[in-house]
Amino acid sequence: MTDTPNDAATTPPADEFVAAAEALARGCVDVLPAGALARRLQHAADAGRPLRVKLGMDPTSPDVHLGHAVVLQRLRAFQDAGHVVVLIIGDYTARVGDPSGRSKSRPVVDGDQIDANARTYQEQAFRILDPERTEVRWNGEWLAKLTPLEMFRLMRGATVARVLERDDFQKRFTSNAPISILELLYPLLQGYDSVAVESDIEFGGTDQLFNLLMGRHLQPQYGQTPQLVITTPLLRGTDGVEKMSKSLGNYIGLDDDPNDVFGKVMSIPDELMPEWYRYAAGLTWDEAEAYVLGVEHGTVHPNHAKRTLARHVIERFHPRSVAQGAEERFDAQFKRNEVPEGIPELSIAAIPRTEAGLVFLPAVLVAAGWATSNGEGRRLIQGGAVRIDGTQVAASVLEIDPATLVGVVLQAGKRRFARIE
RNA sequence: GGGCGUGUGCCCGAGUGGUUAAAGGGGACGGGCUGUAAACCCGUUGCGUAAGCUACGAUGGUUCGAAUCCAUCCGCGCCCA
Repeated sequence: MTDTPNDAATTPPADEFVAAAEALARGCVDVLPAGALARRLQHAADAGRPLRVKLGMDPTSPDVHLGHAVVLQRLRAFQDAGHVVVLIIGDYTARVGDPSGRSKSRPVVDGDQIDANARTYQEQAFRILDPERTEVRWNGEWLAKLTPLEMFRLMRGATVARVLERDDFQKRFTSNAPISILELLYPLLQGYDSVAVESDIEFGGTDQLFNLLMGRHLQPQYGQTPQLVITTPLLRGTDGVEKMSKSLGNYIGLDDDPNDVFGKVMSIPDELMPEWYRYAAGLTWDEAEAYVLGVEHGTVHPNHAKRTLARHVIERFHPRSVAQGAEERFDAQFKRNEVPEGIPELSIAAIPRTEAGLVFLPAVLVAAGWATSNGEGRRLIQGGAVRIDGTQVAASVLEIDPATLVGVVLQAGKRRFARIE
């Protein structure tokens, strides 16, 4: 993989471009090849054209979350510096399934779902990106038209050994897990996207490194200057272990209710705070470091730091007053055990009565959507989770006079409330 | 194409004819403690308010009785070609 003269170190780039490159790549993990970003910035400036910065997102789930926000934020910085983001909605690659970081094949998502997701993705991405400086492309635009002959050309561009080198495949291969030939093809298709949009730089999470390099590998075969590759860290989810993802349920969506966001942030493990301060809080690097060091040196109480973090996360997408409101509600509900405002109404009219005219309480819990079966509802009661107007329901109480339930606040656990009508 | 192996509850995994609704672990949920953190302790984790029903890839069979035995099929893997 050779660099074209465009990236060659003929003369060192001017200091201002070195500084700009450093600022733009702040917090990123890989910037490849080393030193090329400053030169690329300078060439773009000299040529008077913006760089085309590519990001591909496969719309396999309907929500954009804080994990995506990490890379989107970096792209926004490029936009603010005058460059163009090419956002690729992988409607076609989603049909293949990215094997990155996967120990199993991805479940196949059907076409309608992909299209629906693709739309919400775009919308949500624009909560961070500047639409004026974004070119949105769906990769079906070129992948759907790829003739067999063109596919052959593409497939000749990489070897099996090379593709099998990558970690995910390696692991699966050695543990005798299946790898489909289609999955093997995924990196090539993503690489071809770079050819199709003539990208100067491609961004992705660290798990994308291989795919990103494939674009760099393929572009020269199509007579293009190879793109630079920049990776951002993978944000871990609320469980503090796995990378944030919809399918693991450990994510905070950009569209989540601010009150939920506050609670979710409060529930993350302390060890996650430095990471989230740096990458999820929307703060500058120095601001984030100040908090991280404060906690480390014991000058900031972890609880205070986490509350502040929660407010910052909300303030990225909502006014400050909303963040403050979320914090107040949080305290009311979880510190003072007050009943939150705006709890749903629950009608028990449709629940069958016993001969004695009583209602079966587990069935009420099912009606509220808190249990999927009467058995599960009963277990909640027996586990002491259910309260009526704040008073714990005894494990033995399964039937109750509906008249005593009217207007009452029913609660299961700490966060599920309903007012019975 | 041939040989061998494998398929268990949300996940991993034990279980080779009867007290197995299925050990153990993880996860999840709930209770306690707390900073809704971690750690720790406790409980629950198929459906049915009960009789009972359904469940160990699928179908059929053997048996008083099957997750466990047999046959066929399907999925997955390994080896040979």
